[in-house]
Amino acid sequence: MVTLAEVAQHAGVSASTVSYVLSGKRSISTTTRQRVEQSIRELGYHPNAGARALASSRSNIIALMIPLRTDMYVPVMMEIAIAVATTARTHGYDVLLLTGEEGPDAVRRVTGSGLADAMILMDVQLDDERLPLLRHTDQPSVLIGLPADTSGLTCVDLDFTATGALCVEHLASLGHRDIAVIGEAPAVYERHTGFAERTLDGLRSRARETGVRLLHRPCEGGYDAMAVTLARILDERPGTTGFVVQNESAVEPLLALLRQQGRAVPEDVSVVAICPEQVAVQASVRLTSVAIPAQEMGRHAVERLMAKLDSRGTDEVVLIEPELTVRASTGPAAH
Amino acid sequence: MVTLAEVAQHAGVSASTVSYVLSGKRSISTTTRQRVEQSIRELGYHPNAGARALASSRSNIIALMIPLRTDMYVPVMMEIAIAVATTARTHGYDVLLLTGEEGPDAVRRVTGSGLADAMILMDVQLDDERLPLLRHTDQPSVLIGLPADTSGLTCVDLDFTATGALCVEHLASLGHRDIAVIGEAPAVYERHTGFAERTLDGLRSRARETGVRLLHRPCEGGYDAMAVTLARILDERPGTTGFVVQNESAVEPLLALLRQQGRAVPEDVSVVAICPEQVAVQASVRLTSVAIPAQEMGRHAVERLMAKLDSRGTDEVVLIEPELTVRASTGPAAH
DNA sequence: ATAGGATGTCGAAGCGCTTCGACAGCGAGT
DNA sequence: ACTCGCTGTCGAAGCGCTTCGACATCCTAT
Repeated sequence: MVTLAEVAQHAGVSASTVSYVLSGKRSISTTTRQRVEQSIRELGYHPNAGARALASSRSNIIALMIPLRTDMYVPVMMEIAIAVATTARTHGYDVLLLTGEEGPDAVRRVTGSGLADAMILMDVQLDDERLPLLRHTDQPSVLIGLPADTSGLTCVDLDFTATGALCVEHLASLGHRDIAVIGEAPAVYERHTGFAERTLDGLRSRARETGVRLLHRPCEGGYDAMAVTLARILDERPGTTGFVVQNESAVEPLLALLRQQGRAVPEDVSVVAICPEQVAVQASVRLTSVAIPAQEMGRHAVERLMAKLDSRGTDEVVLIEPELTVRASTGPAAH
Repeated sequence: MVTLAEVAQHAGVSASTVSYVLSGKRSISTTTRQRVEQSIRELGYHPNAGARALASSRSNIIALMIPLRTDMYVPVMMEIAIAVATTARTHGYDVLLLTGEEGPDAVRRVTGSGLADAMILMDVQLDDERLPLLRHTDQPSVLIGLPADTSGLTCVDLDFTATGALCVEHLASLGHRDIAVIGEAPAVYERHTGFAERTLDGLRSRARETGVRLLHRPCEGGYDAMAVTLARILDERPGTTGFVVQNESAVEPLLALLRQQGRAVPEDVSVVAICPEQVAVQASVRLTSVAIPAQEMGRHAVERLMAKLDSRGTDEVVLIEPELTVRASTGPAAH
């Protein structure tokens, strides 16, 4: 294993000079720099991460806490994780993957051990037990998702309230008066996941404003659960002509069931999905949808974090504006 | 930040004693140990990761390289990643998330800097450019997936050859004589991803043995691509009664299309899927399938790695035996 | 009674790096 | 000619931990 000292000797300079070449924290003459860089290349030198962390008390690692659960949005989580990892790399950081399993202890461990310089939390509950810790530590953090109380925290998320409003807006403007919302699994609502509730708020308030009737039903993924849910909805509100779906694994089952019942999309009923772009495009009907901008969220979170690490940038909530793309699943309401 | 020295002082012992309490590498009297542990708890001490890594030249971190691409098996990747992370934690290790983006350089960087003690590589190509590096370094590694030449490497994977054979076997035993294979996207075959080709080998050789005709067609995910592919298949081989699907995002489109054409499953045609359990269960028809045991693969990989880190355990290939679960999508061939 | 082996604890030497203060050398301003 | 202030380089201290050899105690076997 090549060390700094060996590089220094090879280049005929002192260790500190090599260090300054590497960090750029002091000016170095061009000739010296080139000589050192040459030696680094020839010897295949890589700075030792542990030594570096010890001496500088910065690990150049950020921790990413992902949910252990896989009952929702798996591809979204994955996409965010990948975006975080690649964006972090462009800033010279690596990413440590933590699962939610350890809960608040993970936060303590990482903060206490100096393993990571900062952290990104995904799948934040409205009243998340990790939040008090984050507020107390001086370690920078960014949440992907919005808790109930965001004071003293930096958060990045899609504006789900606006998303909900946008969906109702679209259907209402097409003349739909009875709209059913097919939501995430009941468990998601039970543990008060922010985005689900905020979407609901947006849906409801815009429904009120536009005088549209709304029926919200949580739904486990899959064909069978969807069949039961749909039957109930049509039983309670036979005149339903618009659907908003916020549950990836209910999308295709819903379309299949509608087809099977002879309800044509978009002639008889309209469907708006809140889902990743790919799902909307690959579905059996190209879906009018509001995309969940996973990459953008991951990227944003890292950028915020870097700003905090450089002590520019303050606590604030970044809400990404939703965009509704009209495709082939929505049309004027039949009357 | 609390240090070892502070704990030592608080407990009235030397720093080395505290260290030995922590590591258990030398015997410590019960009274001393308890006193030290008490101090650790009271002060909320967490060993500094960097210092530890520097002094011991072990970081207690394993690197996990995941594919950057998200054109296949996203949930599987995610599940593996989570299984790796949680299993690693039970061994006192954390997981560093690397994307394939950096390619072989990532291997060099991690090895050279001592950032991680070992690594797990996913999405291994048959002739992966990272392999020579792995063979040369003394850093332990485990591959999830099988390259062409496994000498000097430890690999964990589902036995895809046996998987392919099993699928044909099942359909053949039900009397199907014409089987179509709907595969991954063409790009997956073009970059010679091992599992896809090995599945094909298994399918073909068993087809030969059982005298069954096989037609293999790669397929992009989604409804439209599937429609085109299916039309071609039925054009070339109108008598096809059995399908093997190895492409998550083609499963539901296939079922929808078959339904639409009036081909009942399983009465008219049978479908076997190679996919995660969840997909098979949640599909519109409960699918006979060979499960991709993501968790098991992740767990296995970590266990192997730990064995190598303790210098028990040798290079070897662990192939997980496939299991076919019969559900509602396969039945006797119509004649 | 005494050597000899356990057993438990300590001091000190690093691990490879960053960073601070010191300082040599040089051109510019008086 | 002399001082002043740069610029570029160096030496040394120290980050918080592990680990090795040394050593003091105590118990057991002779």
